[in-house]
Formats: sequence, structure tokens, C-alpha cells
Amino acid sequence: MLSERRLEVLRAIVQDYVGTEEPVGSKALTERHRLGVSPATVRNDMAVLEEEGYIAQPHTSAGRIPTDKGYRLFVDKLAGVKPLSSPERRAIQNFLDGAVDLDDVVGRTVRLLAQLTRQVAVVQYPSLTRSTVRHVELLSLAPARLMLVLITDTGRVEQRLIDCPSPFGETSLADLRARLNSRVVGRRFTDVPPLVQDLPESFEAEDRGTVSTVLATLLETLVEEAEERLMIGGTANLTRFGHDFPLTIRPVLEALEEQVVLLKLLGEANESGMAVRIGHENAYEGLNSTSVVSVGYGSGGETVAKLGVVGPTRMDYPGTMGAVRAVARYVGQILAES
Amino acid sequence: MLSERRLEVLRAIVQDYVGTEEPVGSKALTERHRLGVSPATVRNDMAVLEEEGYIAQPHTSAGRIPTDKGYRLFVDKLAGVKPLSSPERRAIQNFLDGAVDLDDVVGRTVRLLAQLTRQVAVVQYPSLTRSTVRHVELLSLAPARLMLVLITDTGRVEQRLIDCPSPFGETSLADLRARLNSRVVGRRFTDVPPLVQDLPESFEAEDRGTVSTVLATLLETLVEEAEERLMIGGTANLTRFGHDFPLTIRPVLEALEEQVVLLKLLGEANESGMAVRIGHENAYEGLNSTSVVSVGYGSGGETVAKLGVVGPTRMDYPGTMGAVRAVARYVGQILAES
DNA sequence: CGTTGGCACTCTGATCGTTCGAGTGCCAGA
DNA sequence: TCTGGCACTCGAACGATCAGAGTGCCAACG
Repeated sequence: MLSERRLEVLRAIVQDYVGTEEPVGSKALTERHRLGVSPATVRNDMAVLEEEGYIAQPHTSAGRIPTDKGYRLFVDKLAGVKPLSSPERRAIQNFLDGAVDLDDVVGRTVRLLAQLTRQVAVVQYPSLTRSTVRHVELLSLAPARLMLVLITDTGRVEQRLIDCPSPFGETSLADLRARLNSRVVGRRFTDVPPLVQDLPESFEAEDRGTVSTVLATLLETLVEEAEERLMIGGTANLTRFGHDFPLTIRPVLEALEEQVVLLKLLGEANESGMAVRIGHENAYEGLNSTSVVSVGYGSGGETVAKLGVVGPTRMDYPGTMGAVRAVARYVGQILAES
Repeated sequence: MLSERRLEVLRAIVQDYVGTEEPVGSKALTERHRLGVSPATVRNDMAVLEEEGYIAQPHTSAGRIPTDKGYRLFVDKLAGVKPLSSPERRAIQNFLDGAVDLDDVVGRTVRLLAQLTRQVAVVQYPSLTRSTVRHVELLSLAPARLMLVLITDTGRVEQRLIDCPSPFGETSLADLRARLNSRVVGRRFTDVPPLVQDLPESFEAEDRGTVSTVLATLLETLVEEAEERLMIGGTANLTRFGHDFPLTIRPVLEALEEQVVLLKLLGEANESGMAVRIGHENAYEGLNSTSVVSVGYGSGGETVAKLGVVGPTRMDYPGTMGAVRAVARYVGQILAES
């Protein structure tokens, strides 16, 4: 176990490096932090920290920089979550309150988060699988062509075209619409399948094919939409990454275009708490020199989706975590209101 | 007017510079192109071209590079549009044919375009103002609460919640729905307003308020959605931009996040033809060192939206233009089919 | 008049050595 | 266990030199 002072030294190194972006040496440390010991002592501590793998030197006789392991310790033990200032909080609330629909909420959130953290922001659309059905509508477009419209309680709308195996009368349509709605409105998506399973049986033989098709499409929509959408923003902040540009930035841009990768990344967030993945802790190779801070959000204690930021491992963890958490909370509130 | 050979020299310079990314000198030119004259002659021609502003030297005694004006001349007079190879065409078609809905079409298009041109691709969603109404649906969610669902012929769905000034019976609702649809289905959005103006008059006094509200919401939806959505992709290709990274790339990334800027950019495309904006021809300052190639697409001779790519001024214009045009055509076909 | 070969000139970029300074490791002493 | 001192290392910055590519100009030629 590292002594109190060594941890203090590590904290100082992380803070300085995050601020200056340059390797930090023993002398500079003692000058900028009131450690109460001499540079020589700090040097010894640094030697230990290096041996333990918390810090490293880019080349002999330069200062030290934190390793992923060092950041990990910093985040876990040394750093709190820095709460936002109250003007910041007010600004967040004002900005988000202006949103007019779900797209707008997500759009504003992503811009807000990017601006606040000065990093790349990723916001997942509220999940359908956790949502409930507000309404299912069936429209007849042609004798054997229907449109299915699904409306969720989060305000999202999905529509599908359906080619019926046989013509389907207006009466049957109204009937199906009514029965369907009476069974599924207010239900969670995951609960729907068993509730509609026996519906075809109660229809005339000639309509059963169509009813089955409609149900199949409905269920398919629920499942398909479980692969959820994302919005990202603040990519311009990538330019503040480091000196060795193209090499670092390219894989990150590539990763950001892979929805699957991002979803997995966010998915790693713990249900309730905040998740911080540092450097090589990220499964995706292109993000080995970045850290991801993510958290779930939702209304009323229920997580409906996640959001987070992607930035260089050399980031201001307390500040970023504070911003991410605050934004998640306010978005949850907004969703609860609407 | 420039002589034939001088134009030929300009063409050679553009081609070489696009290929090598390095200033091109007189000697190298005569070696790589069969111009039939000596380097000295080429030097004279270059001097003239420089005086006319078509090319420039980064510093004294280095090769020449084309100016924006030079690229402009190249595009207008010297370069054709390079058609894609037939394997490429087949690949495009196969890839786009797999799309399942509108989002997917746009998503695939943007990825395709980015990959084909190795640049940043921008695709605008098919415009609502040019679209026609396929169906308008009204749902009663609560006694005084309606939902309006608008379905377009391009498969897009928009929905709005409406709070009615007074309760609205099922009979009136069905009536309104029927009349509304009989008037607007198949109509272009821009033609809708006069067609529904007198609808409230034909209803009972107590329902007129609600009918007006519904109509107002409908018209509002048409207008609001005229501010259209975009999808972008291939941002990782920005890393191939140039050597002086952060400075060039940052404003581009910023521009790409400004939907308004991008829409304006695409909007500059001529109705029918392809538009190429080179360097400073772009109104937006951040894009002064990029070129934008855009074109409208649509089904049946009608332009419903635009798409294009953003890349360095030093780009392969014939190839890029060929790819953009081909993709636009195939997307138009796909839209016509669905 | 357009084209050509020759020639002197001018820069940039690469290479190399030197220097400077920050930072380290180690050791002896408090 | 901490501290001050000291020798050492190594990278970044600076400057001088050099080679090469490319230019502009000129005189000669068809």
C-alpha cells in the first residue's frame, strides 16, 4: 500500500499534467504544490510510483506522466466528482428547457455536454425496450397494404409498411386496431409479445394471415429498435487532443462512426453509477488513448438510455464526471416532465 | 485567352499536384507528361499562368500549385466527369438495394459516398416541401387531446400532439379525418394551405376551434420540417487532409456540426446540374480550404434533396464528381421504387 | 516570334554538431 | 526517513553547412 504522501504526489502529478500537458518533474511539483518536502524526497516517491506502474517517463530524464493505472487510482481513490457551479447549473436547465421534442432534447444535450466538457459527447436516444406503448395505429393505404405506426411514451414514432397476404376490410382493421390497443397501451415493450400471441385466433380465417403479419411486424419493430440510435457532437474538440495528430485522431473518428462500438462503450456504464474507462480498459483498440465517461439517465429512477463523453486519457476527470452527471440528471428531469 | 498548350500545362499541374500533394516543377512535368516541349518552354508558360493567377508558388524557387482560380478553370474547361467502372456501379446498386427504410437509405448513401470518394459525405433527407402527402391520421388520445400523424410519399412520418380547446367527438374526428384526407392526399406540401383554408366553416360551431387548431398544427409541421435534416459520414477521411493539421481540420469539423451551414452549402447546388464550390468560393470561412461537390437527387426528374462531399481543394475532381453523380442517380432510383 | 539550352541565383529541407537546461539517480550526512 | 549536493543523461533548440530542385533571364536558333 502506498503511503499517504505518495498518493498526494500522484494526485499532484495528475493535476499538473492534465493542466500543462507536459511531463512534470520533481522540482516543479514542490514549487506548485505545498507538499512540505524537498524535491529529492519527491524523487524517491516518484521512483516508487514508477516501479509500481502508476507513472512513467516518456524518455529518460524527462518528467513523469501518469499511466492508465495511475489515472485509474486517481479516479478511484483520489478524485471526487466536482459539482458544477450554480450558474452552470442554471445555464444547463435553461438550455434544456427550451427543447420542443425528443430530437431537440437529444440534440441540445449533446451540444451542451460537448461545450461543457470540451470533449466529444455521445448521447443515446431513450431506449424503446424500457418504454411503454402509448398508441398503435393501423392505416389502410391500399386494399392489401397497411401502415403500422407505433407511438411510445417518450414521444418517439416508428412506422412500418405491411403488405397483406389478402385484402383486409375497414371493419376488420378497426377491430384489430381496437383490440391491439386495448391490450398493449401502457405496457412495456418487453411485455408485449405474450399479450398479443393469441390475437389471430379470434379473427375470421381469411383475416388471420394478415393479423399474424401485422403482429410479426409489430414485434419486429420492437426488437429492431432495441438497437438504438445515437447522436454525437463536439468532434471539433478532437483537435485539442495532442501533438501527434493524425495517428491519434483517425481511429477515434472511425470509432465514432461505428454506432455498434459506441453503443457497446456506453453499455459498459453501470446501471446506476458512473463508468470511467481509461485508455486500454476500452475494449476497442482505436480508443486505447482515450477515456470514456458514461452514465445512465432516465426519469424516476429508471435508466432509459446512457450518455457520456470521449476524451483523451489526459482529461480533467473530476470536472468531466461532474458535468456528465449533472447533464444526465437534468435530461432525466426533462424527460419526466414531457 | 490562353493557348492550347498552356491549358494543357495547367491540366498537367493540377493532375500531378492532386496525385503527389507536392508543388510541381517544370522538369518533372515534362518528364511525366508528353507535352512535346522542353522544360524551358514550360517555365515560360508557367510564368504566364502565374501572372494570370491560375497557379502560385508557395515560396520562391519551389514548384507551382494551382490556385482556386486554377482549379475552377480545370473543372470548367479541362476536366470531364469520370464515369465509374461497371463493377463500382454494381456495388453501389447492391449496397443501396439492401436498405429497409428511409433512414437506412440515407445512412447507406452517406457511407457509400464517403467510401467511394474517400472524403466527407453529406446527405440531406428528402425534402418535405417537395413531397406529397400520402396520408394524414388523427388519433384521439384523450377527450381533448389529439395526435396528428403525417405520412409522406417518401416514407417519412411526422407526429404532433394537439391540445384541443374543447372536447372533440369520435364522429367529428372521423369526419375531419376523412375530409382532410380527401383534400390533401397526393398533394404537394406547398399546395396544401389554400386547400384546407375553408374547412372549419363546414363544421359545427363548437368544433371549429379544434378544427382550426388541427389545421394550424398541420401547416406548422409542413413549414417547420422544411428545415431539413442531414446525415454526415466519413469524417475520418479528414485526417488525409494535409500536413498542417489542427488549423485546417478544426474549422471543418465545426462547420460539419452546423446544420445550417451545411444546408446552405448544399443549397447552392443548381437545380439540375452539379455544383462545385472551390476554396474561397464557399461563403463559410471555415471551409475556405475545402471544396464542396454537390448535386440534387430525386425521383422522376424532381429534386427532393441534395447530397455531396466536402474535401480538400486538392481533390480528384473528375472522380469525385463522377461518384457523386452516380450515387445521386441510384438513390433517386431507390426512392422511386419504394 | 516561339522555342531551346545554358547559366547564375535563390530558396527550402536535411544533416550534423553544439549547447543548454531540466530532470534524474545516487550518496553521504543530519 | 528526509535532505542537499553532485555528476550524469538526454532531448529540444539553435546555428552552420550543404545539396538539390526550381526559377528567371538571356542569347541563339529555326
